Amino acid sequence: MTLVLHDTLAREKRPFEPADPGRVTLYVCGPTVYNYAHIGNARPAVVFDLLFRVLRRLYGEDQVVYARNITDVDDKINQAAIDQDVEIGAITDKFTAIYHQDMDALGVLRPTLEPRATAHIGEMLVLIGKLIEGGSAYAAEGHVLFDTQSFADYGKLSGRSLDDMIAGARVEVAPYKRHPADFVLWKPSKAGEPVWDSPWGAGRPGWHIECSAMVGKTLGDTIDIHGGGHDLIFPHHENEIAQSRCADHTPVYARYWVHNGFLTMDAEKMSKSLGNVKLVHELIKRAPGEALRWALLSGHYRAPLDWTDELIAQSRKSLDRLYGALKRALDVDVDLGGEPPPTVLDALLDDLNTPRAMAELFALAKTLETSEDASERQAAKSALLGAGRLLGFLQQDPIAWFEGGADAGLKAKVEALLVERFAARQAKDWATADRIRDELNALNVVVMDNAEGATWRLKDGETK
RNA sequence: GGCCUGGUGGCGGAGUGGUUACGCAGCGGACUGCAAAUCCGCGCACCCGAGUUCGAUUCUCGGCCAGGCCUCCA
Repeated sequence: MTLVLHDTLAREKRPFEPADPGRVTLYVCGPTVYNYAHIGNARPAVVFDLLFRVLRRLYGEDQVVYARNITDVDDKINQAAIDQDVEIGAITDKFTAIYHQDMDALGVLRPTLEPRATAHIGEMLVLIGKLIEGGSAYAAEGHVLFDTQSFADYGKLSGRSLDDMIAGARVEVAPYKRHPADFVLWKPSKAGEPVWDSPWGAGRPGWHIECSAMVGKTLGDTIDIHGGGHDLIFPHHENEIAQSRCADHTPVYARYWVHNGFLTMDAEKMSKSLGNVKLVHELIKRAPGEALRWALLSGHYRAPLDWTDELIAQSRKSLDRLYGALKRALDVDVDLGGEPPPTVLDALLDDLNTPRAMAELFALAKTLETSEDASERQAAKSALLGAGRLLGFLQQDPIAWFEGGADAGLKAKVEALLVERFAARQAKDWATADRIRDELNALNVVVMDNAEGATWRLKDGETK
């Protein structure tokens, strides 16, 4: 029962052992709240939500501290505030709330802690002070920069050397930098931007320092797991390591580094210039959040994932299969505290192998559909629900899943037609029965007859 | 140019040194008034080349291709 995680720094899977099993610490880089989250932003939220759930299962709900920050000050937020002529707080409060709603729809649990950058400016200044004192940072022209040459391990995480970075530099290097790779800890604010006082002049923090400050404040100098998107490995996480280790004089900043792979849109990178960004906010209007969650977890978290309409459709059908089995087993009594079966747990403990875990879900559904042994069916249903709870699936009523987004008016209409149709079927009036089925079809409803009448489901499509 | 991923059947996607998951789609059958759902069965793959091996999709090397990072980005 050991969790194995792929550690970016070690470049291999390693058995996970928390420094303190009584307090397992997980930090994940959260959203910059200046706009709606797109589906690519949702991938890490969902992936690390699953890791959070697995850790809680292993170490206890109160033993896992998960911090996911809110970046509520940065260039894009500042620009949005200037454009709309409001304080940055107006922007960040709005999009933080929207982010929460969207993630809720995807079954993402709220993290234990959600620190905000603007609430930790003091901690950042302390950190910067320590770095200057220790000779790891220097002030120049109103900026404070991290001195990358002072840190021997710089580049270890991303696998690059300082020499590589000079060779690969594609941007003009600011003249006050001692080394092209040196990065900003503090910089002067431009006109209209928020300003904080500091010993090095009024200004605002650089990007990377906020995470170091919040990690230190909320979780400690050394944490168990640090997660985020693959693209954050460099420079963001590389810089975090450098800052935190130098400031705190610790040999280890995060004991395990976990990064999720990128999501592409129809095989292309999602980007605003290509116009192919899919917002979670929009997607949840067209498909159940649970299906989107399934889609995000249908591939291994480290592999690239290509987001397509076909993927959403298939995800939905996969859930239809599982909910279908549960629907036909409504008469099977189970206690709701069912445990996830070892097969599912084993799959997840192997570096969060969700495809394998999902395959086990289908195996349980198969047993539930085919077994004639009551206790076996009971065990299968209990295991299916237990596994679903761990993974964040299958927690709604199966009937509700299939009737999905039907409103009360439609439901009443459908039920009335079904009563009428059942009467016709009993009278062997097939013409009437078929005509009513056609009517239902026109309402986007699929009928499933049985001896006592019929159940129904909404066709897949624009309706939820 | 440097660094890092990945190339598996019609599609999605695991895994394995030899009998090759799982889901969707397809085909045949059962059930059904007809369907839908379900059940039974079937077919279909491991980028290319060399090497290691009794044997490689799985290991090694080379190549080709795709994607990502090196600048804000999950």
